[in-house]
Amino acid sequence: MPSIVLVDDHSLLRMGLASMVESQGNTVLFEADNGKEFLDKLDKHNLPDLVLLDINMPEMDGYETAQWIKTNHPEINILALSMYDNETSIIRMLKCGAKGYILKDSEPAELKAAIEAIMNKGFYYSDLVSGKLMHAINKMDDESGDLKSLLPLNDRETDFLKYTCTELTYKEIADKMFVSPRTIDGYRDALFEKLQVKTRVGLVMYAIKNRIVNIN
Amino acid sequence: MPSIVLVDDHSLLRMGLASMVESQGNTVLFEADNGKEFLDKLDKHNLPDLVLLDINMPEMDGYETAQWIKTNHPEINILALSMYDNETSIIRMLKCGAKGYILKDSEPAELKAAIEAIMNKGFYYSDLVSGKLMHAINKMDDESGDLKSLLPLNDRETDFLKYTCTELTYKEIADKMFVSPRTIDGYRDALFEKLQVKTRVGLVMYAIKNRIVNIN
DNA sequence: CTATCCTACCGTGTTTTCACCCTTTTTTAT
DNA sequence: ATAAAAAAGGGTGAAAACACGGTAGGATAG
Repeated sequence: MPSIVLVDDHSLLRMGLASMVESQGNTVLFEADNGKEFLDKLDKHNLPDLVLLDINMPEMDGYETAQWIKTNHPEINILALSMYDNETSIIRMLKCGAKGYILKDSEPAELKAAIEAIMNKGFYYSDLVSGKLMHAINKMDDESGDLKSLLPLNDRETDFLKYTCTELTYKEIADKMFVSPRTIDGYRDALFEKLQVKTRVGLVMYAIKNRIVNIN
Repeated sequence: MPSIVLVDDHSLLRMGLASMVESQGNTVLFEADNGKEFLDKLDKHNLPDLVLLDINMPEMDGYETAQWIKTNHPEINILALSMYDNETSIIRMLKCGAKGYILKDSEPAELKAAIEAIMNKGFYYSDLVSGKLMHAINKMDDESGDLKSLLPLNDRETDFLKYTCTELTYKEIADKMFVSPRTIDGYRDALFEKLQVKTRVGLVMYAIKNRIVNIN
């Protein structure tokens, strides 16, 4: 009987998950609101077989938490649980050691299948995840070797991207970032290339899809 | 013992809600994936005291469903359940007859309080909702009477807004919408005025915040 | 040491976006 | 029936965004 821990800041959903995984023949060892709380509670319990881990959380998010688990308790399996199916989140989570990735609006049957697959085979790749991975691999190929398009942004570019999602002009952004407008031009062109877009609107959409800017 | 119906397309969350409301001393009459399914199932059951209604659903969304309930069974109470706390959603849902509005990441205690308040007093306004309403009222005042900024978009403008969130130029949008580029200019300027923004990026951000375009 | 890469920066020219002010046609209200 | 409002189309000019082809300096690896 696999013992499972739930880490998610949405208590309602967590409750649903709890009753779900228990009705599917697992034990819920404990629950946590975020990564930090998970670390605290882990000391007071046995190690679980699997952690159902949300990505977007306050305090300590899913990526950090997964990374910590990977280095400190690699024997614990991680099943990532996310609201969104964007490529970068999936890849990043898998790189952090997740053995599977399912969406929050999955059917109970998929949750069950995922848990079983991870306990038996060690991993669970749904069609969704496989598809995104395939896409990423292809992009990797035809963009000459190194996967630029996956986690390509440095701090400067990230800052810049945040500003592109405002009504500031590039000139005003240059002021805010203490560089010349020409430099901003460079950032923009570099991102056009990396992110495969052609306009500022493209940048904005990318930033939002990949949650580089927070909306709401 | 209040009888409750759950309408939400996320089965995991619905399950959490079910065990939650039952543990708080209510009956779950039935569940539905979306508004359409709700209408179907309503014939085969008694009328519930309250419907816990999600907003974003396929087929028939929360607004439509609430509107239908309001006209056909005004005695059924509606508690809106949403992922997001943006002002327009709240106001629109209340106009469609919802007696309360809570977020999906609320604590169980708030859900309980909301259900009880609606059953007893007939409504539940959390601090969040009150705050947004207050803000809306204020805007109403200082923007000269009529609340332009609340539900201002007609079909044409909505279509246009969707296109602004792509990398198409206005000229290309004009082609797609079978109007002259000048007309598009008009749409844009009207929306700048209505939505209180100054650039296309502003339009994009508005469209996304208010879920006029679907992201993911 | 120097070839290479990366970052910041620059100039020029084109296209797109935006502001302002205006006419015609269609819809709506009284 | 007619006045009013709205939707559609229009012209011009300035500002912003974008494309392209460059330079200078600093870090780094061979």
